[in-house]
Amino acid sequence: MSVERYNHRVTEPKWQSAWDEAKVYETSNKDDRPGYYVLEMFPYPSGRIHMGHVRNYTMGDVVARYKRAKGFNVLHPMGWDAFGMPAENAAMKNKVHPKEWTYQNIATMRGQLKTLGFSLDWSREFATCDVEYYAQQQRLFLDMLDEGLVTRKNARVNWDPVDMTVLANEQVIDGCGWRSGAPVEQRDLTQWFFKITDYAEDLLTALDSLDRWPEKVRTMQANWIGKSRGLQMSFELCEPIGEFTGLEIYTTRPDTLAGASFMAIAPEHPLALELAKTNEELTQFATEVRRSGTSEEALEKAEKLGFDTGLRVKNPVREGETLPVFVANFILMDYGTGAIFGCPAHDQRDHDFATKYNLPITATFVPADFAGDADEFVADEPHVPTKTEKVHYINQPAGVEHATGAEGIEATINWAEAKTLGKGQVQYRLRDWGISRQRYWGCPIPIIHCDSCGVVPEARENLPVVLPEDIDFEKPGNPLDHHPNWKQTPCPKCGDAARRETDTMDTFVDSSWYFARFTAPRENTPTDSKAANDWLPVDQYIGGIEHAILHLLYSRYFSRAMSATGHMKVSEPFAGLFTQGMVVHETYKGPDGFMAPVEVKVEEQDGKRTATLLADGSDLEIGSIEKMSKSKRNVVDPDDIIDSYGADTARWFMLSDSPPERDVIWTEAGVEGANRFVQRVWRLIAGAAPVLKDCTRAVGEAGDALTVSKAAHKTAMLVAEDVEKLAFNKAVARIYELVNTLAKPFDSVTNGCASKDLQSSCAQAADFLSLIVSPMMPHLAEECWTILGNDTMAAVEAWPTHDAGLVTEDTVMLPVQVNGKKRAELLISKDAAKDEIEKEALALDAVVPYLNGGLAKKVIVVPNRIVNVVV
RNA sequence: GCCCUCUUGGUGAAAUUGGUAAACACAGCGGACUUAAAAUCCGUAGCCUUCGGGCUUGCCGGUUCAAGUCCGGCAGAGGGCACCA
Repeated sequence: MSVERYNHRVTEPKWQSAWDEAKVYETSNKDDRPGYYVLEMFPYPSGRIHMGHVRNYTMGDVVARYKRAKGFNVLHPMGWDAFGMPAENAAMKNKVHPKEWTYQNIATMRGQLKTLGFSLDWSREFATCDVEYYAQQQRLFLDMLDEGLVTRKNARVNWDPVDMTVLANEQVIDGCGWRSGAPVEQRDLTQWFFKITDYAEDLLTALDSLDRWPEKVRTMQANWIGKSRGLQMSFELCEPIGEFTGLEIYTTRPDTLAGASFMAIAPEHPLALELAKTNEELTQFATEVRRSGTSEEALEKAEKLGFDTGLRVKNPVREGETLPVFVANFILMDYGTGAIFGCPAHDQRDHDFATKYNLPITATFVPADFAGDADEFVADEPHVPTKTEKVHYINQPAGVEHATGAEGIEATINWAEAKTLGKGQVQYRLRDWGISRQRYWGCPIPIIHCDSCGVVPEARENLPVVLPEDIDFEKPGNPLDHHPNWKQTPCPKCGDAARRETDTMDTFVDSSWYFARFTAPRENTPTDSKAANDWLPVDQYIGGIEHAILHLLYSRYFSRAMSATGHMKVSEPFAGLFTQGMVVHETYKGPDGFMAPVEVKVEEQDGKRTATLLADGSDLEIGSIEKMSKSKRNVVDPDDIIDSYGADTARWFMLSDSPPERDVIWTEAGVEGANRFVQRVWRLIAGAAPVLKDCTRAVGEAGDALTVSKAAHKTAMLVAEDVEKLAFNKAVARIYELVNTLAKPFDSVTNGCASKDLQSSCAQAADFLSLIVSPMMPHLAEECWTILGNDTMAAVEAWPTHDAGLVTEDTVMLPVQVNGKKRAELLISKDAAKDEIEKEALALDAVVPYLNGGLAKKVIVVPNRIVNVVV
């Protein structure tokens, strides 16, 4: 009897509507079951879903469906990170309104997500560009302002003088604006900042509590925060310049202080600016440095340049000596104090600089194993000290004695503190988060500038500050700024005519709290704090590693800020984090550049793969395997795959083979293999279903029936364990094993030659199998579940409970090694005593010859594992 | 330059965390069914071998009864950060 092929084109839409109608994925905040919040990073509505989304959301969906089956009230929402530059670019290029473009894309992508059968609660959907969402974000901003979490200060931006607009770093190409091609200028603008640096220490130390985060992400965040301890001290100027009597520096290596041979300050350092007022050459030098500073390549290749100011400072270590002060291109104003002392003996960069400008090189220590007279040690190459290295210090100020770098650092700090030259200081690399963007398509900052009252927050009753829709992208500059009347508004304080802030917020703000909003998305305040506290932290967050730093750090900061402003009481937003690998595909290159996989035919002969162009049969080069991207044209459209093979096949392929944290290579053969398995499961169950649907479900008593039951129960247990660990590829392998085991017994059921015992064990196994594959292939699972005679939906069924007695064996096959090499196997009762195992192992035919009639020197018995006989 | 990760058959990988290396799949090869093909099913498969065995997890060394797994060194690949003091 043959079974009709499984037709995904009919089955998948059928079950999608059935789930929708029964609202099986809508989650209530009032539910007695324990809650479980699984979230995947929400997409930017760029136009179409790509394979990376499919992988990300499939993993999340498996977890959501599995947890639902395990009795949790699962929250699994979806939304749109919908503000951002691409919408404005599309507006300028295609003359389409950013709002229209965005909502159109959302509609397309929502439709695509629905065809994948994800168990999402669409009733909670929102886009960050919805007025209802950004209205609450404006409220949050004002609350944070009240709480002292927001500040306003100057920051430098890339300015396009032709388009009269601020450019993001990615819009600056070779130092020129991407549209106008005009050389980019640097401008200082007053901007809004969240004072994330106030939380630097907390954000750093709390990383230790995130034990379900990848180590890699925690390390990256720790490095980004960049805590260091060093010495901040002042070098006295020989002659004061205006108000400047000394030069404040910061160093993490105070133990090299004695080797200082010059001072260097940033071109933007106040002292440099002061000097530049009367020094044309210095002004020119600073301009020059700034110009070459725009392009990254130029920066990397730029050699160390300095400008000797002629000023000198007193050397605090050796009285009477002085050091020259340079303005140098490699000193950053943003870090530390914008000034350093240079120690060429122990720093590569300082060494390069000193060599170029003929400055003295004084070692402050020699390697501990240096044999000669320490004073004769010549530092040809800078020796960069490590903190644990044992060294002989030389040329040190009196009283500073130590054996290792770490001790040297503390000793020098103590010395400097005692002489009141400076003090020990902790520095963070982390900078405050500038959120002002001079763009239209973002959340307006609810601030008003009044000529008499200054900077005034918009009154809460006047919120939301809504983006105007009648805007003009033809004129250069920010549309909000040149809108005819939008910015005109009365001052909330004095009522006089005033102007709105025309800057909008960084889109990272939108994504820093959306996970909290999902817990009560229609609330008239940013959160319903009870709902937020009940659901948060997110139990499992899944997304790409590219968000390891900014998005995740900002979200962690926002949770703290929202706790401080009373919107919730959760400081860490994501208890579990998983970063999945990319979807990659090989590339095909012809004379006209890259070719898309759909245009290419790949053949294999004698292990050699060749690619030809379908259109004309011309030869193509099979290139490297790369992340799917438009530029490499190696993109496979999920829609095409769903159409040809179905969503279940795409989902199954995404979960098979590659561990989820690693990149997965998309191959035609792999997809076909996945589809074969879909069909195989269908044939297995549909073939036997006419017999099985009316059978009682029972555990087999003996023989094949018992084997079937054992396999089904064991798989239910093991797949559960694997899914808990997000080891989807292992779960998939176990399901293959189960299906392999079931093949023959199901054949005999189908052919009508199975015993009653076998029939009922197969009936139960078929139920089990349907429910086990349900998180991964939900449509196929429903269809199987139904034809097996069940009248519920698999999507709401509990995970099959395994019988503990069936998953453990009475006997074990122990490998028996002699001197670490396997020589035999021993079948023995599971709880056999150690000495019994030893006795039986030594009596084995394959072991006896190695004993040469004598005794074993030693026998290691590890119960249920191995026996090793040492002779 | 600093920090992190990875390296197992032709390929993607697995290995109960120190206990039988290569489960499962893809590609391959042989066969069955078919006029033929597709689909399906069965079998086979790390390398060498004098058929007794021997060797094998990037390379070298160490610890251990036992190492893919732990330690030290080296090489290669990938990622993050950075003129960051």
